[in-house]
Amino acid sequence: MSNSKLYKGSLTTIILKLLNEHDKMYGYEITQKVKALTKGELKITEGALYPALHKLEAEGLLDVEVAKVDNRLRKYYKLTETGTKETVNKLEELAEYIKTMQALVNPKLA
Amino acid sequence: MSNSKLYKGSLTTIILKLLNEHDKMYGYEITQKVKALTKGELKITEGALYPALHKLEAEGLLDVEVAKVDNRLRKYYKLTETGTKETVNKLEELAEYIKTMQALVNPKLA
DNA sequence: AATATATACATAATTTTCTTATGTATAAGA
DNA sequence: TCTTATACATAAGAAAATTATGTATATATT
Repeated sequence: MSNSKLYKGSLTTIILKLLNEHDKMYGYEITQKVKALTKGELKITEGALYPALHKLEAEGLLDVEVAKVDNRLRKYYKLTETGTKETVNKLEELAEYIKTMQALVNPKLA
Repeated sequence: MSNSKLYKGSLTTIILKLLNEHDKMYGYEITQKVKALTKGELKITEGALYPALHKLEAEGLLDVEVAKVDNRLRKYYKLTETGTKETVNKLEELAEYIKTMQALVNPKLA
């Protein structure tokens, strides 16, 4: 992630959530999707994305399937069963984090 | 920060915001305040807090004042002028981050 | 009196997660 | 022809935590 001094640790959650919605995606597609959804505010860098995908795969949360489209390589990732469960956890964690930060930063609304 | 795999990078924002509200605080007090405000969900560790305070001081965002209470040392921190300005930035950044994450994670509401 | 817990600071080693830089390769557009 | 877009990858370094220690005083418990 770049261009936004973003809070580290959220990239995994973003990846899992997108795969939860789109069934299968490849890396480059994820970067474009994030850019589109955030109107260019958030740009995922390759240096962050690819290692993150490899790690999720190694942890058994993602499965890979290689394809060749227009003579170019694509690696399609999809959630495993474990990955789907972990997505729920990560999303809850994020919601919890946002609530906690709001309690700290805007105690009146908490 | 511990006990919540928290998104790195938010500790500074938390510190600045608390000092913005409470004028002056010492390290241990900050850990207790955060614990209280988040009902124990967020525990700031000393290994994260003290280096963060030292860094903010080195950057000129905080001033320190040493005091002795009950024969024990306390280091009171308070915002400098620059620190107050930076607090505004950090809070805006956090609000922006939360908005961005919601656009990604909960696109219907965005 | 002895021991554990709370208060209050600090740092070092390690890990996680990024950024930045670089590399390879094909396709499409100017 | 040259640049941009597509598509993967890794390595070096930085930032920000976690975990483990260490020092010291005060208070509460047994």
